[in-house]
Amino acid sequence: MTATSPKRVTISDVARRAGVSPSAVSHAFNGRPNVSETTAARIRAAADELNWRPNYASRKVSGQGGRSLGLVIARSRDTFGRDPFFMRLLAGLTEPLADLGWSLSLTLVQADEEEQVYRQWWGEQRVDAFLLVDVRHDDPRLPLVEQLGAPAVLLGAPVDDAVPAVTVADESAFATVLEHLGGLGHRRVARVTDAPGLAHTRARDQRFSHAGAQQGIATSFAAWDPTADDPVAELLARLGGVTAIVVDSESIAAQIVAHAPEVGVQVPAQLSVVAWEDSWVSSLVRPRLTALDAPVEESARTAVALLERLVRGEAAESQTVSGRRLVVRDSTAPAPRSPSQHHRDPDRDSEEAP
Amino acid sequence: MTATSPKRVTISDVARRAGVSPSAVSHAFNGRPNVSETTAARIRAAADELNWRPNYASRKVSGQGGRSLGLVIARSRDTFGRDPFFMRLLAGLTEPLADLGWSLSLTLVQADEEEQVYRQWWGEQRVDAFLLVDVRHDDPRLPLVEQLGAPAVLLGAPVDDAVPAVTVADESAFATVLEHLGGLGHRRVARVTDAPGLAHTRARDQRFSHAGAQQGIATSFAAWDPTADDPVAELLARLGGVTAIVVDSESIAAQIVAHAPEVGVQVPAQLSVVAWEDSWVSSLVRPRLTALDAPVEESARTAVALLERLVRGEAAESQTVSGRRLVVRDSTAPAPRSPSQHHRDPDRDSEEAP
DNA sequence: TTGTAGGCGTTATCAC
DNA sequence: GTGATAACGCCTACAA
Repeated sequence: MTATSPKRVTISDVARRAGVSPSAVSHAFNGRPNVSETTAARIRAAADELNWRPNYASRKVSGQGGRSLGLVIARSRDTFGRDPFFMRLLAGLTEPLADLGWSLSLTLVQADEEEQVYRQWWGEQRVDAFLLVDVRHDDPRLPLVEQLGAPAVLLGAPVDDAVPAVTVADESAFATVLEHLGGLGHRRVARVTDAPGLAHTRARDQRFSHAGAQQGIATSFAAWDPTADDPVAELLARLGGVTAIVVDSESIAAQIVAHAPEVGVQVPAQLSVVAWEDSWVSSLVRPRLTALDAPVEESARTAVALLERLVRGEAAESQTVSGRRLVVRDSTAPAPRSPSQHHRDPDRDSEEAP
Repeated sequence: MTATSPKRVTISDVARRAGVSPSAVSHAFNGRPNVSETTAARIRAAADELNWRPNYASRKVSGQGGRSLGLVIARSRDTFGRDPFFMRLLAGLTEPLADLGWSLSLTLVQADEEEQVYRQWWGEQRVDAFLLVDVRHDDPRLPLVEQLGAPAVLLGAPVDDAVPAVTVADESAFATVLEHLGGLGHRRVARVTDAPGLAHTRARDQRFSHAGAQQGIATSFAAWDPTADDPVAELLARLGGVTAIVVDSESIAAQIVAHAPEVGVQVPAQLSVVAWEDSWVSSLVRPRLTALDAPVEESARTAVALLERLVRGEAAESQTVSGRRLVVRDSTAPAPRSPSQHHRDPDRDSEEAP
């Protein structure tokens, strides 16, 4: 019944109730050794009774900053919404942040407003650090956060020494995939990508080619074209003699296995499909997707730890988390005997490896 | 190269650069009529050059609060992650919030920490309002936000006069669904629910029964048991002579249509399935789900508008948004001739009614 | 161990 | 139309 509506309770109220000075309360709540345990207990009791907690804004004003992480996602509602990775990321960030007493400020922006939002949030001191996702080649956000002096960590391959990265160890991922596919008799495998601008794309392309070369598997590339009338049909038509694909996005892989039979391609009988990234969606579609699971939650936890260090002014080095693993389900099977493709003539739209 | 690192630029710096007093800058930035247009322009220019924006924490301290919405979701990572509704909600909140200059503070908590987080965020004045989702029967958060004096809006059916609700108009939803199913010859329909504690469950149950009674369709209820070895098989076995189900969760509906054939039930030939809520997932699974799309983005926008009013101290009334509509896809089809459940004649392609 | 004074960056008040 | 001055709530010296 303590009506808190008229006036919010402040540190002085707590001090008065505990019979001490405001600074004593501050000391007690900041773990300073300047206050006896007995008075500290009395102070905590008073604060509890009054339901008081140090005002977040006030402590920031007085220099005790650093409790809010900004996550700015430059995606359309649609491409955000259909990427289960983000759900895992958000859920994964939340726990380590809570452990630190941080909160997460989230927003979606259009690409052309992106820098503006970083500037604004940092300028307003609304956030104390940024987590960068979907890092593109020559991403303007890297020089930007440096210029602003904002602590930042990126998810993905390291790009710039000034911005530490949390990377999922991928060196052997393609080797594992191609080993799996090779063992099933596949000799021509394509990598399907959708977002060519992303910074990690090139590195992955190279690793893919490299792993193929090592295992005697011919590798090629195909771009997903979301603007096509029927992107799946369009993609499949371009595949040439390829008998297996590794798709850089789980939701695209899911669309492919769901729709392929309807355009005359049986998965996995005629075409094997592997998804890069895993989530509940992979076990939802039929055939269930063979997928490369990534330790998203651990990446999130690592990123938060790095960020926290940066905010405290310590140096932070890029980190690698391992744990990517191939989850074999039903979308991969032995290669078809005849390498002839699916009711379509050879196409040379798919380029060879660099 | 303007090294902002050593000292952050303040309103005084801007004032000095523009040759005015700090208060003039404040006035200019808060749209007060106390400053001439020419000086205002000069001030804005100076602020831009210095890349300055009013410090969020400072303005809160000086009473200009109200720019952060708290969203506390009491779900496990898993049940959060596999509910596409949340992606739509987050994406939908983001835009109207940005228009207002608000940000969104998001966290996931375990049920037993829930109230604690509300207390903490409000006590710290980290957020200025709450959006309540997954409102349960006798939800402790309602008295809590009232006691705290925190502005709050809930998504779902109105529960308490003190907390305005944004409700999706559902009166005719079941009528529409049952009309569709009735037109296909279904005479026994069950409603499948998973979270019995949610506040809207009971109201929906009643509407479902009512709509069934009006249309001469026998209605029943079945609970989804996620702890079963095979929840889908277990559910289907319990269905009796039912030929169609309306599932209260899209992801469960998706699981059902994906898995049913594997336990001997053909969808839609033997069983029609309608999902309550719609997203990209509904068109991903095969057969594609017939679903009741809800105007999530509009709900989000409405909730934000209500919240903004509450924070300004104005009264806000519960609002209803309409636009729930039946999207007929492939998971509903004519009822099987014999009401005996599983095992009947070949498929018939989907058709729709209204 | 405790209290006092000053400052953080902004806004509101009220003279000028 | 403009500019001092006093809050706002907290934290950090420093003094008692």
